[in-house]
Formats: sequence, structure tokens, C-alpha cells
Amino acid sequence: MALAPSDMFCFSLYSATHAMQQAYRPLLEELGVTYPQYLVLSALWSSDGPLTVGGIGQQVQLDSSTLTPLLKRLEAAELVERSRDPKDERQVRVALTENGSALEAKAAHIPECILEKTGLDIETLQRLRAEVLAVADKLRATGA
Amino acid sequence: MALAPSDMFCFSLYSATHAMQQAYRPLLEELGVTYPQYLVLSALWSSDGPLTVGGIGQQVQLDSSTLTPLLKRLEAAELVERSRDPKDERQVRVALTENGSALEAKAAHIPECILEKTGLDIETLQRLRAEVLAVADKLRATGA
DNA sequence: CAGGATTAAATCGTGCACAAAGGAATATAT
DNA sequence: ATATATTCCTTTGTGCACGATTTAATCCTG
Repeated sequence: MALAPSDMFCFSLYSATHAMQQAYRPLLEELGVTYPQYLVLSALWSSDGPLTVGGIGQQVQLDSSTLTPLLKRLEAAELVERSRDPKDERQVRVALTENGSALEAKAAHIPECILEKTGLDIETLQRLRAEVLAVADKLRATGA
Repeated sequence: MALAPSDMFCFSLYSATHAMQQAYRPLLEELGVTYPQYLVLSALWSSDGPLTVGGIGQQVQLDSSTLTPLLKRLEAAELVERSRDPKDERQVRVALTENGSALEAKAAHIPECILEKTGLDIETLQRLRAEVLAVADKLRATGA
């Protein structure tokens, strides 16, 4: 007899990811961004300056074919600006606009809200984060 | 300064889910199904008989607007059959075809392959599964 | 039994996510 | 210097995922 979804480790990740995005939804709606857009903005907020599409992709583990349309939507919302690097015109530099930078303050309370929704203490969450990230890294290393 | 994606718990789930789907991809390609389709088939394989769309949705945590087109693709691949329940014609009963049932044997080795790719022992994986699923359940309970 | 409320699926529109293919700029190797 | 290869991003096509709406069948209350 095959395993039921609820008995699979992969499904626990799959299910928790969806539940997490639902938990973020009302908070992100106030900012007018989606969850993947929030991750991209977080990468830019925690960076010193502009990032390339590839640099963002490394941080959020998405490739350019996913990021290009997402970044165009962020550009249409006037949260980022895209421009070719004059030193190497293959690269597109993504920079926060004033609106995009200003949004960081409005997002500052989000991690606290999410922590509360999980009902866990921060040490447990950090341990789980490290364990889950280690599985992700191991899977990517094995596959590559 | 905002948290970088790699420091967020949510991102570890997000990233691990994608890495997991990449790990499954070559295995599922041999069966000709996608990862969500595999979850739906697993629900049917571990069930005594046909399930309704809603019943499948409870197990995989997806609603009918996602499942209907997915099930139509499984039907087009002749892995499942859909029919209205004569007792209550609002409900659609989803049953495995012979091909669909036969696929269970060809999928039997997959959990073992995935376990190996994670590099973890089965006890650790089961503990993590339970912890992650508990977070998912808590998030859903808090939101509802 | 009539009429409104409820439930189950399906439909529609938007936004990820990725493979495959393509094009432009740069790097390298003759 | 010219050809070749590589890098970076974009485009295209398929398949989730979900909110909002619609349709059809059943249930409930009087």
C-alpha cells in the first residue's frame, strides 16, 4: 500500500509552504505585493545596493525565467527600477525606488506577526529553519 | 535592516519544497506525472475506493479550482475516471483506472530514492515531518 | 411542497515556477 | 583578428495555486 500524502515528508513541506503563504497573505496585501515578490524585496532590502537578476536568483533560488516577469511587475508597481549595467550590458541591475525602500518600514512588523502565528518560540523556529534548509541544500547538492 | 531570505523560516520551507520537487522530477518523469499529480494519485492508492474531489482536496489541501483541471489531465492520461455520484449528483467520484492502479507498483521505489537523496535516517525524517506538519496545522488553525 | 439557504464542482483571471529555445554581449582560443 | 564558446537575460508554453464567481443539486424551514 502506498503512503498517504500526510505520511510523506515532502508533503509536510508542501503543505507547510502553502499554509505559510496563506498566513502571509493578509499582511502582504497591505503592501500590495505577493509572497515571492516579498522575498525579492527582502533580498534588496538586506543588500547594500542594486543586485543583478542572477544575484537575486541565487538568494531566492529562482531562475531568470521566473524572475524577469516578476521584476517587471515590481517595476510596473514602481517599487524597483531595472537598467543594463554599462560595464557589462548582459547584466540587468535591479535597484529599489524610493517607494520600494520606503516599503521596508511598513514590512518591519511582519516577521514578528508570523512568529506569533506559528505559536513557537524563536529558538525552536531557528533550529527548524536550519534543519529544513540543510535538507534543501543536501537535495540540491545531490541532484547537481 | 530587513532579514535576508536565507534567515527566514518561511524561506527554508519555500526553498526545501522547490528542491524536493526537483528531486522528484526525474523519478516522476518516468511515470509521466507531475508532483501534485503524484500526491493525488498517492491519496487514491492509499484509499480503499474512489474519492470525491473534496475528499482529495482535504488530503492534499487543495481546493476544487486547482484540482478540477489537474484531475482532467489525469483523466486525459487515462489514469483516473470521473463520474457523478448517482446518490448525490453534486459530487464527482474519482476512481483509478487499471493503468492508474498499475502505476502504484512502478512508483513503489520512490520514497526510498528520496530518503536516500536527503542523506538522513528515517527517524530524523519522521521527526522533522511531524514538526513541520505541526507548524502547518497551527498556521491553518490560527488563520481560520 | 415551495422558496431560500447551503453545498459541491467548475470556470475565469492573475501570478508563480520551470524547461526549452533564443538572442545579445562578453570571454577565449586559435 | 576571427571564430567559438560562455554568460546573462528574455521569450514561450505547460502546469500548479488561489480568489471570486457561477452553476447545479440538495437541504431546510415553514
